Amino acid sequence: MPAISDVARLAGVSKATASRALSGRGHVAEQTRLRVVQAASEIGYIASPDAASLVTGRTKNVGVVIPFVNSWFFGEMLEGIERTLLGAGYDLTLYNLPVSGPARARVFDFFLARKRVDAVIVIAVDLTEHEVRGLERREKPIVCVGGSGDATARLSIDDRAVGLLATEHLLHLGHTRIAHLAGIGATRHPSGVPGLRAAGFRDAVDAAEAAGATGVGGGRSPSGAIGSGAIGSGPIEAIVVETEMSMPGGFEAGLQLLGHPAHRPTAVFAATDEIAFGVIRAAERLGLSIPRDLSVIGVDDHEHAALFDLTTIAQTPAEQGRLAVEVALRMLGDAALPDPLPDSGAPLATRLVVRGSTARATA
Amino acid sequence: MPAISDVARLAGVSKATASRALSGRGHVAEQTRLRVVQAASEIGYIASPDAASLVTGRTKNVGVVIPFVNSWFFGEMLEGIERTLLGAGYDLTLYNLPVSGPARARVFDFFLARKRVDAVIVIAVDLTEHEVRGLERREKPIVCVGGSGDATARLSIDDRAVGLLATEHLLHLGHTRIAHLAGIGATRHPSGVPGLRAAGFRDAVDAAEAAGATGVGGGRSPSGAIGSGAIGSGPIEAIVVETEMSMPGGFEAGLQLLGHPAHRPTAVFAATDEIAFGVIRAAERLGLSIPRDLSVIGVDDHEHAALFDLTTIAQTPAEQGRLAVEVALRMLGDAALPDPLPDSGAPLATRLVVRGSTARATA
DNA sequence: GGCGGACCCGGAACCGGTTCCATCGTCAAC
DNA sequence: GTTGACGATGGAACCGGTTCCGGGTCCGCC
Repeated sequence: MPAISDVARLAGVSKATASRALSGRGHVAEQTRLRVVQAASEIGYIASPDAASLVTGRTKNVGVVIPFVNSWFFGEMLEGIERTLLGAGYDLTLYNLPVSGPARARVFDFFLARKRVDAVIVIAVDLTEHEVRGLERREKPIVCVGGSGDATARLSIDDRAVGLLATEHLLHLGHTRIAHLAGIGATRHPSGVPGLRAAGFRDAVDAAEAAGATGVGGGRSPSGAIGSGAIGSGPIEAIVVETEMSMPGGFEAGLQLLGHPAHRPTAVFAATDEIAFGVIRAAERLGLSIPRDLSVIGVDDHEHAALFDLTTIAQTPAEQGRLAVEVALRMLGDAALPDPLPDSGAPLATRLVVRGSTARATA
Repeated sequence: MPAISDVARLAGVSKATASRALSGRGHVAEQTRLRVVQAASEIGYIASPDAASLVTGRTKNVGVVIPFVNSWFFGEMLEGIERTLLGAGYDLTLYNLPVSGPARARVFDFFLARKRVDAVIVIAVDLTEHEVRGLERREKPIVCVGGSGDATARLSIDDRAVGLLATEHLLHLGHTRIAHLAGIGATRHPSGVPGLRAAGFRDAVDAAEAAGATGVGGGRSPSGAIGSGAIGSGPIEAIVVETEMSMPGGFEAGLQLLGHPAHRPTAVFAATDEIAFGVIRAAERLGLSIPRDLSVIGVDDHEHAALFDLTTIAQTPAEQGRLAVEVALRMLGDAALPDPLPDSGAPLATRLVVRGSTARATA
C-alpha cells in the first residue's frame, strides 16, 4: 500500500507539501500541485483516514442510533440519512439497539464513547442524563429526531397537533363514536410520540364536547380518565386503546374493538398507518365496509397508504433524515450548507391527505 | 482526553506495559495488570481505535452494502447482521446504494477502498470483476448474500428449488391454470433471484406436463417461451408476469391478471410474500374469495404472512445475516467461533409453511 | 555451578498522515 | 535600498497507540 511519502518522493517534494497539495489546505504552487496529484494517481495512492483522524480528531463518520430498521418509517428515515451523509463524504455507523437492555449501555459507554464518530444522530430514543453527558464531555454533537427530552438539538413533528387534526377531521365528518388506537406507552409516557398523539386526540374530543355543551353547562369530561376506558360522557363517545405499532397489532386490536356490534365506533384514529392497515383488514374480516361502516385515519402516509385508500396525515421521514444530517453537519462546522435551516425550534411539516377511507358518518 | 501514557504514568509503568495490560497481549504480572486497569478506569481512559488500527491494520469495522433497507427482507437481514457484529465488538458501516448509478462507483472506489473496513458484506448485489479485484487487492474479505456471480464467499438459498417446491405445491393441489408473478428482471437476468425462482416454476410445470403426457407423446413445451406469454399448451396453463417486488406491484399485476374472468388462473405463485399480499388484496377487490376462487403462495414468511393466512416458503433473513457475519469474521481469522459453519457451498435452509391461502382446485 | 528458557518490563521505533515553524525568494511600498 | 508581507516549501514534532528488541530476574535441569 503506497503511503504519502511514496507520493512525495515520486513528485520530488516533501511529505508536507504532498499533504497540502492533496488536502487543499495551505499554499501550493499550481504546478507542483498537479505534479503531486499526478504522482498520487499513478501509484494508486489512497489516504488512510485513520492516520488523518488521529491527528485532526475528525473522522468523517457519524453514528446513528435507531431502535428498528425494519419498519417503513425508520427504514425510510435511515435511507434519507444515509444518502445525505454519503453525499457529504461521511460514513454512517449504524447502531440498531433495543430501546432498553444491556446492549444499550454497551453502545453508549463503549462504542460511541470512543473517537470513532464525529456526531451522533439519535432516532426515537430518549437519552438519559448520563448518556447525554457522556457524549457532551467528548464534545460530540447530538441530534435527536422524534422522542422527547431536551439538552440537545431536536427535530420533530408536532405530534399533539397531528392527533388533534386527525381527530377533528373525523369529528367534522359527524362521527361521535370514535376510537383511538394508540401506540404502547401512550399513558405511561405522556411525552412520547404515542402519548402526544393521544393527547391531541383528547384535546379534540374535549373541545368538541365543550362546544356541544355550550349553554348547557359543562359536560366536559375529566381528561385524565383515559387508559382503555371511555372518556367523556357527553355527546362524544371516545375510547383509547393501546396496541403494538404494527399491522398485526392493529389487526388484533381492531378485531376486539369492532367485534362487539353494540359498542362499535364509527371512526378510528390509528396512531400510525401500519396500525390503520391492520384495522382495515380486521374490519373487512368482520364484513364491515370502509368507509360506509367505518372511517379510518392514520398517520405517516406510508408507501402502502394509497393502496389501502387510507386517509392519513403525511410526514416525510426521508426528508427528516436529510434535515437531521444537515443540522449535525452544521454543528460540526462543516461545509457551507445551502439555504439556512428552518428554525430548529419549529416543528416539521405535516399534511392532511384525504383519501377514501374516511367519509361522513351515516348512522 | 486521557491517553495511554497518562494511564502508564499513574500506574507507574511504561506505555508498553500499559498497552499489554489493557489489550491482553503479551505477558504482564497479574498485580501490575490490575494496577493498570485500575488507573485506566480511574481517569476514564478509552483507547483510540484510530491509533490502534493505524498500526495493526485492523479496524474492527465491517462495511455492509445493501440496495434497500426499507423492505422487510433486507431490514430483517440488516438487523441480524448488526446484532451479530455488535456482539463481536465490531462496528457496522452502512452503504445503502442503488443497484447501479454513480453512487455505486463512489462507494466502491472511494469509501470501501480506504482502510476503514476489515471486510465487506454485500447483499443482493452482483459485483463487477473490477469491484472484486479492487477489494481483493486490499486484502479485504468479501461475503456475498444472495445474488449471483462467483470469486467470493457466497451465502444463498436455492432459489430454483424454492420456485420448484412452491409450484409443485400448487400442482399437487390440482391446479392447472397457474400464474407466476416474478420479480422484475426474471427473464433478463436468468441467474438473479427472480430469474431462478421463475426457472424453478418452469421446471415444475415442465415436469408436470411431461408426466401428464406420459404415453401420449411429448406435449412438453419449449421452456424458452416465457416472458409474459403462455408457456405450455398441454394440460397445464402457465403464465409468467414480471412485476415490482412490492405489495403495490403485486396489487397492480394482480388486478390485470385476475380481472379477465375467462383466463383467470386458479393459483398464483408470487415471487415474494409482499407481491402475494398485493395479489390477495387485488383478489378481494375483485370479489374473489381465497382460497376458494384463488390459491396464493409466496416466499419469505414475512412477518405479516400469518395475518394474511398466507402459505409460503420460509427463509430466515436475520439468521442469514448472522451467518454472513460469522463467515466474514472467520475469514478475518477472528475469535474462535462456536460450531463449525455449514459447508459454505451448501444452500441455506428453507421450509414450506402451509396456511390457509392454498387449497384444492375446485373448478 | 552454568545455562537455557519463560516471564516481566522499559526504551524506542513505527504506523501515516497533519501542522507548526523556519527558511528562502520575490515583489511592492516607503 | 531597505523593509515587510506573502507565497512556496522542507524539516521536524506530533497524534496515540502497538510491537520489536534487549535487559533483567527467577527457575529448572544437566
